[in-house]
Amino acid sequence: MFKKILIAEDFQDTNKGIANTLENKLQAEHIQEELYCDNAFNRIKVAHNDGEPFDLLVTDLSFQEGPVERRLKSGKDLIGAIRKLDSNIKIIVNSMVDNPMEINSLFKDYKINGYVCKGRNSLNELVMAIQETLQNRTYVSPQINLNTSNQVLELDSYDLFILQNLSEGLTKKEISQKLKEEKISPSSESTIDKKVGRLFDKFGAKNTHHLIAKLVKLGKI
Amino acid sequence: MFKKILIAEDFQDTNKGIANTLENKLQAEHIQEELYCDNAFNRIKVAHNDGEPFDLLVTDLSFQEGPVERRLKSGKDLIGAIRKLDSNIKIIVNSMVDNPMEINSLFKDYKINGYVCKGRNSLNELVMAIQETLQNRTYVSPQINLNTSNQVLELDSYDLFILQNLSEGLTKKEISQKLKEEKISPSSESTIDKKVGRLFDKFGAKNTHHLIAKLVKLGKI
DNA sequence: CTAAACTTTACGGATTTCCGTAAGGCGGTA
DNA sequence: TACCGCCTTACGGAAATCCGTAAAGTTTAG
Repeated sequence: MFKKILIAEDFQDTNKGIANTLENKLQAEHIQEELYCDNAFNRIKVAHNDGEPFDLLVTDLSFQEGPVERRLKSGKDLIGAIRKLDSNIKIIVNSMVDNPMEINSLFKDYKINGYVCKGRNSLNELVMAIQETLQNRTYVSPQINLNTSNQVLELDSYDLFILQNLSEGLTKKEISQKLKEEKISPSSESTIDKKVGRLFDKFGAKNTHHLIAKLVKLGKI
Repeated sequence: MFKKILIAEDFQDTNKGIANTLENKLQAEHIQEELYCDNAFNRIKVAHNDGEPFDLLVTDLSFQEGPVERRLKSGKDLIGAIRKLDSNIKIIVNSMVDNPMEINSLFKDYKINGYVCKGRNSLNELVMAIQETLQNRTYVSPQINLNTSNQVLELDSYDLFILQNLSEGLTKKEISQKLKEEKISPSSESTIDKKVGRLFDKFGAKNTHHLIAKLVKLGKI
């Protein structure tokens, strides 16, 4: 069994529920809980540098903003930072996201080892995911179908990146710049322009205001 | 202390976290967990009819849809059904909602006894809420300000008219036209422009995309 | 009543969005 | 191979946005 496990989850009740279950159902020796991404990262970094690294991270994706400005604001930020440091630590994501494209990208781009979709069986699934991970296999909640992502009204992670940044007030020029900085291709302003234009058709939106309002209401952003 | 407590919360990890904490920190004798509103209601109804009613319900507001069609789909549905049956049971809501208007209506229209906003301290708050409720007092998470906070960020019907039309893809010119047609004053494009600009300051938005995304997320549009 | 403060409106300029055209790249296929 | 369809990118023009200035109207306080 894993010796050192870290749980990153901002809701205290959820965090505690996971920690208790892992203590009871698995024989994990050392379980650490963190409510902020920055704290989680620091703890992993220190342990890594001390030669006593964590074996497993269980993390949420979405973290509420607190009163203080934080460097790592989401589970993705956290995982990205950790993977630069340590490619051995196993990572299981435990989140409400159920978009297959999004989850696929976590496995492909962030090298996570398991994905559990929060729900009425997610604690049991988490235990299963950990057992699979122990044997170097991956785990995905059964209700997620990574293959048949219903093309129709699905957004891939690239679309999501653009839309999220637009909804945070960035211009297409700024988003293009950001993509170049993060070495994500394609990155030209023109391509972003065209992509958004195609999303107008796809979702029946008149313009960007309309599109953002629709997608936020659908919970996609 | 309360003798019979029911927890209605669809996320297994969260549910378990709450149950464990109440067992450890309070001396509750009988804690029951339910993942579906319908099940929670039935259990409360049966206990009530048997003359051994529950003393306390801790419930979430939002419940994921499952494969089967359910009668009670939200915490509000559940509370509404329970209050028709039993006005004595104490109800504490534990949810991510942080809209003061929404929470106010839970106290006023649904006669709840406490409101805890999910977050990094919500388990501790829940324990406090239960202790307050025991003494027939109400509890609300300190970060929620039922009186003031929302005055500042309130939208009048004129603002709402503009924002709703913007979010439906109309331009300021078109909205100006529409106002003139409906004989609502002021109606000039310039005034609309200025009003929206002031809303940027009020809500800390960079531009209209940002503003619309924020307001839809706040449930104001 | 009057001065100060705010609102409505117009206008103009820099920037951005929206959309059409067009050139070049890349993969599939007959 | 040559052709087709799709994606990326550049460019340009019309329309829209964002924001500053300014004049005229309205409200508020003393």
